[in-house]
Amino acid sequence: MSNNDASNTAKQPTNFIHQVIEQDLQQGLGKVVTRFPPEPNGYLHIGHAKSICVNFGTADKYSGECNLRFDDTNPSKEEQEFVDAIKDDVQWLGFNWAGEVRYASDYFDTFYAWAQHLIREGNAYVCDLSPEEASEYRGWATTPGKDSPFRNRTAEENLDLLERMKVGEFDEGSRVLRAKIDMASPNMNLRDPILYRIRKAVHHQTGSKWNIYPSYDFAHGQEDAIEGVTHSICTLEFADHQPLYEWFLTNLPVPSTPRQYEFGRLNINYTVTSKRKLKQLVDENHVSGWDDPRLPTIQGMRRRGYTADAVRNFCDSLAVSKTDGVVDMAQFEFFIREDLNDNAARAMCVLNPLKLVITNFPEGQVETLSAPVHPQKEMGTRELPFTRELYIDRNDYNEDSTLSRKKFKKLVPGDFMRLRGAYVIKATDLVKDATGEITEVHAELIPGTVGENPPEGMKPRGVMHWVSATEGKQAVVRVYDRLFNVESPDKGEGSFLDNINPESFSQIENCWIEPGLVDAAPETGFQFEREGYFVADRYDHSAETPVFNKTIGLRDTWKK
RNA sequence: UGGGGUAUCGCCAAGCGGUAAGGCAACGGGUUUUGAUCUCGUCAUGCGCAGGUUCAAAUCCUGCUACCCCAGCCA
Repeated sequence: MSNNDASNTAKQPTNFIHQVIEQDLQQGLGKVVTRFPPEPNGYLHIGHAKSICVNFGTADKYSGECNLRFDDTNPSKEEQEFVDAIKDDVQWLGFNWAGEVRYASDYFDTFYAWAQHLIREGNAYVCDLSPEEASEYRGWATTPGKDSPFRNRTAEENLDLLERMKVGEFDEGSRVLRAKIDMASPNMNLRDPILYRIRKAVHHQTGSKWNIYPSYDFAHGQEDAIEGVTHSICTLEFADHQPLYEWFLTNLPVPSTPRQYEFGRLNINYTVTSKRKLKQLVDENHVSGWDDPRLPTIQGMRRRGYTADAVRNFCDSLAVSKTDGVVDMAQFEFFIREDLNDNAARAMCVLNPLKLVITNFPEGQVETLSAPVHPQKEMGTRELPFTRELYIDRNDYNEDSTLSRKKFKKLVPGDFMRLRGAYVIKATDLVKDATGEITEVHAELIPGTVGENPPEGMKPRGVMHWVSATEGKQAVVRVYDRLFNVESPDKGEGSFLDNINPESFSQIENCWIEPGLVDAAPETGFQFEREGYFVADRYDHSAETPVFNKTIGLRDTWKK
């Protein structure tokens, strides 16, 4: 039942939904029941993660239950693949749904009986208007609609027609079942909304049993009622469906009366969170798939190395309100770094290798140094082989020795530098090839400086990471950056695709990693010191060909 | 336009008639064998605008303005 420790429910901000719940509880409500109701027509993204946290988190906070229910009322868009992925995502985030997974399709028989009930009560009718005609009859904002000519069929005729729709006698689009409400309502949702439409598609749960499928409106509230959901939390765009939601609850013999509450969708800048756009990015191969690390899908974030804790902490930091705002990506990144900084093992990886020869260290000798796995937490130590030939990052060396010690805390000729977890060295020489490119840097180590400060006058300019050229291993590193280079890819003229960052992905083949890293289990996150956080790829990483994905860089306050 | 919703620091946001919480970002200082972490400090005489009620208004009233959503046999 308890999905996460109470520790994080404590820091969850209170919100208007919780206020309502506390009131309900005081007035005698027994148990809070919520639900997360995805449609299995795509992969879940960060926006769904927030909804998951709100629904499961709210149930947890009040010791209630949260169902996972697939809103599978439209077989032409839905697939089993998505059902499976969504279950995986919810579990990965660390939540457990109450009982079995539910499906709207579990209740199709009941819905059908309820449709017959509405017909008998004179509250529903079969309408033969074409989609185009129906649209005309619906009217517009300022103009009331007109009653359908089929509005006054007898109950018998309606019952017969509905049954024949069900068994497949009519073509798709030829008839629908509509509620008889008010064609002049200022709320368009009340202008005789559609209850059932003909769809001759195979359904992933019910196969070919049905030729008609209920609309969202005719299903959602009833599903909630059947499951005993007390607080049906959804996003703002459903606010004007609420009167309809309640109309069904009062006109149908439902076993309970849930209430709907709406909150604002989560938007984050520099990304898109719309299933349609995500699908387009995938279908048109702008990304490698639904789990591309640049996508805000849960599968993508997972592959990128974002942790479930980080995603959850971020979602919990967000308020549940009715404002439609855009959250700064920086706020999300804060929680990613926070979690990784606390928990990721430290390691060294040279992304852009430059050979460093320690001229006063014997060839062929290997000195095994020991370094802490984490600088602050007790996470043990790891072994680092130190040899005569090492690799350092090309960016950590500059042959201009006049660079100020304050501004350039890296290696320059004649000056001192600390090798992380090893010796202080002094650059003595460099070797260039015919084109003038530096191929080697020579240096000598200061004896006795492992874990000790160097003698007076040898203070290092800074600290740099390194890997043994002979004992280290080669690795592939995939570097990801934001997929869009503008804050709001959606805004402005032209397609959001025009705002794709062409440099959002690059792969570096010849990186050098400390040898222990080849044993990393896929999906293990590390901090490559001074570079950022990286994760062993969920699918492609192996001891033979280590593959790491850049999750996010270190915070960098270094001003030029 | 008819209906629905929302406006408080660059971003998110608390506030529920008693004199503007917090987080992110930013900017300064300290510690540091990661330019990381950690730590200390600064950051709204102001709450979309204009009136009004009140001893007292971000909170109540009136009138504006801006933005978002609906007008699918999608959810």
